Amino acid sequence: MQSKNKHEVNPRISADCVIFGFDFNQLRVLLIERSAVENVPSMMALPGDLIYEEENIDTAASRVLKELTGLEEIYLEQVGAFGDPDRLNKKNDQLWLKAVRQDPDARVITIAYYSLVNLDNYSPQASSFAKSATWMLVDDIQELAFDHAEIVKAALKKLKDKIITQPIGFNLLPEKFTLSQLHRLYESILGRDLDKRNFRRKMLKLKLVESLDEKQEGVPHKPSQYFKFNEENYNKLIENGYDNFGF
Amino acid sequence: MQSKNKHEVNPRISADCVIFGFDFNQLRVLLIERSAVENVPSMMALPGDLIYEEENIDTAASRVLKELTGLEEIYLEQVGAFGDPDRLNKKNDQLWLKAVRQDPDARVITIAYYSLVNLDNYSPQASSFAKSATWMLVDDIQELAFDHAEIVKAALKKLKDKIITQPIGFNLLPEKFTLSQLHRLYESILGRDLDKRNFRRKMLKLKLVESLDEKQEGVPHKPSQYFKFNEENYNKLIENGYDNFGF
DNA sequence: CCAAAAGTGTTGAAGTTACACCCATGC
DNA sequence: GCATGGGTGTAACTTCAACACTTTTGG
Repeated sequence: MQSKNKHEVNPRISADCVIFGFDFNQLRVLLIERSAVENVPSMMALPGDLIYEEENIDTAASRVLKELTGLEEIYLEQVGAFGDPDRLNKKNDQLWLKAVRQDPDARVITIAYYSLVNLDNYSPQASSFAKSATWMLVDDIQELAFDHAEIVKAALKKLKDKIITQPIGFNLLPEKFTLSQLHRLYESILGRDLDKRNFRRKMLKLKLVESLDEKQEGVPHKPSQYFKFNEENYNKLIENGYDNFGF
Repeated sequence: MQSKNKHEVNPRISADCVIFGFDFNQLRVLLIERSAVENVPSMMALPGDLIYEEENIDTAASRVLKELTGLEEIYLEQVGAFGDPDRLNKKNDQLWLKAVRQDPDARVITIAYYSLVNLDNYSPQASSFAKSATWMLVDDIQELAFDHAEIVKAALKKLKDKIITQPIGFNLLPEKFTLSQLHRLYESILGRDLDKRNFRRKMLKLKLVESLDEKQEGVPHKPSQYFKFNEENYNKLIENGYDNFGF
């Protein structure tokens, strides 16, 4: 491997991003529609691409996400490496790679990242080989390109583990929100019902949220109190290292 | 990337193994002494090496571990990918790579794996470029080759997360053991004291261990009861998905 | 009989679960 | 006035944390 130019592509390593978006109703994933090439119809895929030779993988993930969907400043956490030698071998994937990649037969290992964001704050704009970029309902996902369905599944597992194990990150919350919205968020991710009263009690006791002097307006029911995230208490909780192992 | 021969080396991807070993007293990590080359003294490192072109990464990790230390049949779990472009750039590491690798300047991303085993069941035998293979106390680890110190740290964090989050795997327990030994295991991994009575109570309630009709012999104190692991109950617990998020 | 580690119970505090009705608003 | 989702309290139960002394063995 002679020279390592900054923008020379590393043909063996890619980064893929699983961006979960929540609209306070259902959980979605940001998918791109991979451009069609001759005889290969377009197909849904995770935003992801080869990294550069001199590029940090984390940085690459952010860059690729931006290039394909326009989203930036999203905190990404690693899911892991996916390296089955057959992961690119489905027929349509092969044809697509041949049309698009310089080195279509290379064995590519991908490093997957994930995040959870408030969908309202981000409007994806497709570019590069992405024909479109949309927030798909997690429950509606059918076949995806490559091994991306498997990657989404692994990322969702990480997200669940994270949410039951530590307080949710404020980065995905809008400036103000209601406890019902937060409640729905938790229920969507965990995929089960949580008792409303107990949920509210717990959230308030942890002091991660505090109420604002503001209520919903124009809703055809009792207006709900708005809350904001308390970053200070969140950081304290994280730093002190919560610890579920009780002795 | 023309042909992909089964044993052609992939110069960009390696697998490293962090094998934690417990002797019922202290926590150790399996390290190899990387062979010395001209002007570069030998150095401690994780067992790890480049993968083959057609090889699954998980398989590669097992293979590499076996080649360097003789250990096999160890269940490995992924820690993640480490891909800082500078991770191989320390001077001694560079010199060593130049002496040993076909493609010493390649930018290599490594996928790290970890496991926890009962140290008594495994006697490492160094081979290949490993001059020796030894169980080092985690607390005694000084400088390691490449970014291996960072990898060990990340693996230890995963191990801690795992142990507080789910019942410990029986794969690391000897056939029979005492609750005090198990107690020390937990204390070593978590790095803090756990109340003896509360620990015993909890372990027994979970029914992951059951007592045998056998006691220690020849010890200069009250002999302790031996226990065995209950695999059936363990599997039940895992399958049902323990769940720490209380509502 | 001494040293060493094994083993054992209780209590108060905190957290968890389960459950049903009234409230404020727009239309 | 009705439909909609917001908001609230309590009791039974389980889990957790803290704490000190007796037991059994070898030497």
